[in-house]
Amino acid sequence: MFALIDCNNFFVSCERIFQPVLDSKPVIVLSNNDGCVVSRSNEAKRLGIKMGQPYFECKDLINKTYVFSSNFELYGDISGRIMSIIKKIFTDIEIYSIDEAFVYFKDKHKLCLRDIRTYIKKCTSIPVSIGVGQTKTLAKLASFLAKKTGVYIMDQNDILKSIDVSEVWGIGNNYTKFLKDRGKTTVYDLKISSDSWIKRNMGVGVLKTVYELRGVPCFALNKNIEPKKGILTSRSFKKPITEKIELEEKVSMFATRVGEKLRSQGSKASFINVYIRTNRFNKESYYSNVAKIELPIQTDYTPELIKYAKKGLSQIYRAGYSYKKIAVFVTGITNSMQMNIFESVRAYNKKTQLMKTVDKINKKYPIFYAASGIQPKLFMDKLNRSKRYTTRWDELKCIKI
DNA sequence: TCTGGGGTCCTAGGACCC
DNA sequence: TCTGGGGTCCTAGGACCC
Repeated sequence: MFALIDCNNFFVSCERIFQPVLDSKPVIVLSNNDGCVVSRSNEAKRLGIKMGQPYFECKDLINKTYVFSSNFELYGDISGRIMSIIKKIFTDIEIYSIDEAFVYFKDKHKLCLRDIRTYIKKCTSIPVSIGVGQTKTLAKLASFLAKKTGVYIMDQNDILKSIDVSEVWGIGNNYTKFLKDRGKTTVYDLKISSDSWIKRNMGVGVLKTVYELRGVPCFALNKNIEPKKGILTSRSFKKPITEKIELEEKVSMFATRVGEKLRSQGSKASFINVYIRTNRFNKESYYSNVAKIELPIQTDYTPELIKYAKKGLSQIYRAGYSYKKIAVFVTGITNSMQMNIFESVRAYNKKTQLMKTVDKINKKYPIFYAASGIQPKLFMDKLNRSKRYTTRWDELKCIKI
């Protein structure tokens, strides 16, 4: 059997650990720049606040003291604690996202799932739901039903007739609309559709999903963390950027971050891409473009990444626009490398050593490339970020006695 | 006024081959 | 008044996920 262990309203639940006053209040957590809603307590959901909704649209619905900027350092740390508890209980585990893990087990665990739930709550104060099914897709569906009951074991067919098809893992907005337009509104309707029709209209991915709904496993448990196939750093800016020099600084910053991510998984990249765009909600005078540059040799060397990222930027930069978003991403990622015949092994080793040293220093004292500007900072709105209680000595929770 | 960030996989269609 | 058949590889873009 598969089970999905899923943290309820995860970011909000993390905020509640250290501020119990938030319990039973409508609470939301916002994305970068305090732009969109990314987590909601049940009470906030009841107020009609939607996932992904722009904050300015719903700010009148909710008391400001219950609105938080995202605090990923905290959420990541709490997530790690939960995952390590799950790892102690199950050997077959796939960490699927910051707040979800799939596990695989034989029947004997079935009875103590409620205890596991209680145990995680006791250790971390985070409420979780556990859904169980014969396949990952069924477990995921069960975890949706478990939001009410805590634990749900998917063992009967009838229930599928009462669940909206959009709840299926792998059926998003577009497919939901497509299916509903054709009278298929419930999970059951999808499950009994013909294989050829599904494959023709929605491809082999959805066909696998439907097999899973029928109890035929098509998605295996991924126990290993695979190296990323693409690495991306991007930001939107509250205040748009018009000057090329400022764009160059940001692009250099992002290329630097991409380099760090590459090295941390021991990879090198073959291509570097730079993407810029203006405000996507302003249809007039909209401009977006992406430059793709093949690197002379695969690399993880930051100065090289910065050089070509800037080159990419000049290919697509058009004066006169106000840019809202920049992304730098690398593709063609490998773990082996073709040596450059024009570069000596000694020079190569020197670069590798330099990057190692830079990464090491950066862990203690942030240093940066001059290309990123004199004071490389992303000015982002994080007006109400809580303290990083579990990862910073100077932000520990204090109690007055 | 104000609209996130970071990923994966699949497919259609073009280029190219014999 | 007329231009084959069968295949591979690559890429852009679209779908999805949290």
